[in-house]
Amino acid sequence: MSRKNQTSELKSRVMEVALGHFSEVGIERTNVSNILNDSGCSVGSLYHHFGNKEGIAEALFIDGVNQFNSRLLEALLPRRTASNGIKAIVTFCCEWVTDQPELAGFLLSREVTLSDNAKLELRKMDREFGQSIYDWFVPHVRSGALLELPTSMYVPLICGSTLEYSRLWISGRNNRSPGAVASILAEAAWQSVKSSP
Amino acid sequence: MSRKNQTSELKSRVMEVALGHFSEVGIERTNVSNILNDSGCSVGSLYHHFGNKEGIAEALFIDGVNQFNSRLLEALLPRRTASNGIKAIVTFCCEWVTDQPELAGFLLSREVTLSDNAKLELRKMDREFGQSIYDWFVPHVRSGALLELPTSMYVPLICGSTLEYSRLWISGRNNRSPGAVASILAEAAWQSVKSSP
DNA sequence: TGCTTATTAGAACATTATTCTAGTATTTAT
DNA sequence: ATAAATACTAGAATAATGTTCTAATAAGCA
Repeated sequence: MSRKNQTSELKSRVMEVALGHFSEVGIERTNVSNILNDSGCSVGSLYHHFGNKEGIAEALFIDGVNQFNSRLLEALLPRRTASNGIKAIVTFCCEWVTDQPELAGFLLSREVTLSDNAKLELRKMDREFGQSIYDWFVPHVRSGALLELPTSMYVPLICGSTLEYSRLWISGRNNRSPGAVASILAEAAWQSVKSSP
Repeated sequence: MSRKNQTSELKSRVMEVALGHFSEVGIERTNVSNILNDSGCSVGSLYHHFGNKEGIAEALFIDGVNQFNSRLLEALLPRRTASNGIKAIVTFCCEWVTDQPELAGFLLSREVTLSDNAKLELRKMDREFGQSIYDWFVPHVRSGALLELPTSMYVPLICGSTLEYSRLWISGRNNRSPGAVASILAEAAWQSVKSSP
């Protein structure tokens, strides 16, 4: 196997192992030595590739956001009506969280403290993503199907309930998965942003 | 001053100082030595009173939840209609977060890992609080004013948007405070749980 | 007044993340 | 094909920092 492949496999293995520990006991309480043992990586390699423990968390975070963003766009952009679009967003979130609760829990936990570099990269990703989302929304606000609100309120109104429910489910405090109650959450989100008749 | 007062004042000072650091850089990244310097507490006293760093966070957390719960009940229980009650909950949350962003940010961050003891105490508090809330809700669900939903969904549906918006505001990503957009959040929450005509 | 107990103090300790130096393999250039 | 440069691996040594421990102090109480 080529050096490149070997290396990227080692990095993936470290990230996979780290995610398991992070989502179980949090970043602070997972020991670097456990990650090293479970992944078969050496101290030197780990610090060479990731800089420090937070660096692993950062890599996981950026990967996760990337994956989430691109799949969400796939789910949203084909929708032609406001109602279908809003419900598609919520339903997608529910399924995504239900499918990968470890990664979702990690992203939702907000325990990652990003380096300046990571912040920049994330901001760049966010701008592109935000633009696509914005372009989908504008016509529906113009047409009067959606309420006209301060821009920063759409995400909380549409996704807030779902994210809060997901946090509770991930931490084991309710039985039904987000996927199982997606239709309720989707309808509620739609009711809260549709413009009243 | 009596020993008792001196001690409780020291504890408050430590907690106040710790909250400042915690809300600024998180629990992990605040150094015990900084808390010691800024509060004038000694290593021995700190560990005598709080057990460890997490113990300070735990005390802050329990205090915060207690304060939040009792004030929320004061705001909710006098309301006679479903619509007024739901809006009172959301409005109260918005004002509470806006009034004490440090404490709110700390509670919302979920970085505290509770000891078994603290978990028990919190569960007890939660049961009492939950019961009062439940008693207020039941008649409005019976009367058909509110949707009948799985119990675990009311909190996310009513507070999810507000909490998500609050997190964003606290982390500096939008200008208007929750207090300033409370009416929008309250109306949205009401739309999402009122039973459709 | 003397005894008990809660509290204070900070030096010593233990844990754990990170650095550093040296060595090895792989690619790239000549 | 060989040499030079680079990327990577290794783990012992180090540094940072949370926590324990022993002794001293002072408040409350009989």
